[in-house]
Amino acid sequence: MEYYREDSAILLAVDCIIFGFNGESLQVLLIKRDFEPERNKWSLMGGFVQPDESPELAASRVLKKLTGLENVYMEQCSVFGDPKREPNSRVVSICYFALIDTQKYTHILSEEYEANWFPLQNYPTLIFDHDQMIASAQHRLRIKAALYPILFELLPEKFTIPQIAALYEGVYNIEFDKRNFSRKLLSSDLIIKLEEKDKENSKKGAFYFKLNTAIYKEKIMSFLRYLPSWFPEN
Amino acid sequence: MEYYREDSAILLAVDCIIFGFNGESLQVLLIKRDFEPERNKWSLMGGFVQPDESPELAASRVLKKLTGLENVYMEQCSVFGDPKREPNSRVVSICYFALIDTQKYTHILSEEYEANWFPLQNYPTLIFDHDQMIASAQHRLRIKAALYPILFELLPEKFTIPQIAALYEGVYNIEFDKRNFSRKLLSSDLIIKLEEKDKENSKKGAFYFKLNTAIYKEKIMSFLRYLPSWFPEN
DNA sequence: ACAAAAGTGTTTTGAATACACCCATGG
DNA sequence: CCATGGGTGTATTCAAAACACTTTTGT
Repeated sequence: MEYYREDSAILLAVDCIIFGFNGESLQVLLIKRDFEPERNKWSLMGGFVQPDESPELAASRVLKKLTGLENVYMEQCSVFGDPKREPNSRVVSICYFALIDTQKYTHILSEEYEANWFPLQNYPTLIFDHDQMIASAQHRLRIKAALYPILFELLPEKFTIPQIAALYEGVYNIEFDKRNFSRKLLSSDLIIKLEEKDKENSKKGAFYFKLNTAIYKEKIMSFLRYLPSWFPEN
Repeated sequence: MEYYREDSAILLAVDCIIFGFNGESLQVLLIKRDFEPERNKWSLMGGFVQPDESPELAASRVLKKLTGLENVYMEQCSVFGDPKREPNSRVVSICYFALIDTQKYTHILSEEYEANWFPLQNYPTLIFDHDQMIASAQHRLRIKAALYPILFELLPEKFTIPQIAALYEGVYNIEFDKRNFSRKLLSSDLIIKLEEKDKENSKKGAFYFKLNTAIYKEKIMSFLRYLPSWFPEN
């Protein structure tokens, strides 16, 4: 029972903007394409949506293929569909951004793909409109992270408050008052203090914390910002 | 020069969630489908993305076809792509929401399509996943309207403060303190007071205002909410 | 000792909220 | 003249921002 004419079928792809945090700056994971066109140029990891597969599933599959990771925080962002975005084919691409804890990314980077982390401030020229994709994902990340504590997805099990501060500073490219930041975070009940201290990065040492997953999951909470009571949740 | 195999090409559609405001409640414009499948059932207005056309252009085309309007505020929202979302075909649909001033919508509604405005609180059952589409667009509208004054797109040239208040109350389904709302709006410099009063809806009458388009366009401003200085703009 | 980062206490600022009260007018 | 919605003035609250100061420890 086909009702529609198939003559305007289009290739539909997903591209993954994979964000990571190395403790210092926000990074994005890029690959060197091993196929034509644009072979050997830097690009986002992507793939085609298969006939029996939802775009979300395609994005997860593509992410797993590169990183080996599953159950990763992913979010749909913009669709890029200009007819001329690829010179030789008509491909519409749905972008997803993923947030991963780089410590879980144990894949040998250059085994299958020549993949590499690059700082968001300074990554190589990418094929097609992939730079725009990153820019738009970054913008969305900023909006979302201001409303919800999703940046914790980028952190390992144990982390220190100065590390989170550095992460937020990296995402927004701004300097916070670390003292106020620390207090605000503590008062949110989102994090649980551990015994251990990180002595690597300072003389005094900063306490490690872990995420209070109950509060993290249950409460779709306002976080860094003041939100009026009528603001829509989730 | 074709590089990709075309065997996984997919039908790509756009669906338009068209919001309007009749002075009382937020409305959505729906059509009765005049083609199979699901002929004569209520649905969003949609169409297929053509090979030479971007999704944005397709959405504008579809909107114009129904309403006759161009240069309308539109925004991409979610993609719906579950393989089983349409029972008989594989169609991935990109949603757009549009905000239109219903007074400009002069098209004779039932001429080509049997179109009708329905209140968002109470519209008929729709085909496929169109209810989800509306819900997701509504959510996005709420978020966006809290950050930017986009709801003015729904208002005619001349409007009163009580009208805007009603609009915001409709969007968030909440009651504001009209006195504070009014003051906040005035202090934003977004609106310019006119001489004339609307005497229809109250004995005292409410002054008409017009949008200060310079401020509206130029300033991507925080509006109803307190926004920290580091919050990403636009 | 002292530099340097971690963290606490306290004050100031300003937006959001609450609400008393005046204004204009049609019935 | 009074009920009704429009609108102003003023007080309160509470989080954000600012910043003085203490704590810890490697060098």
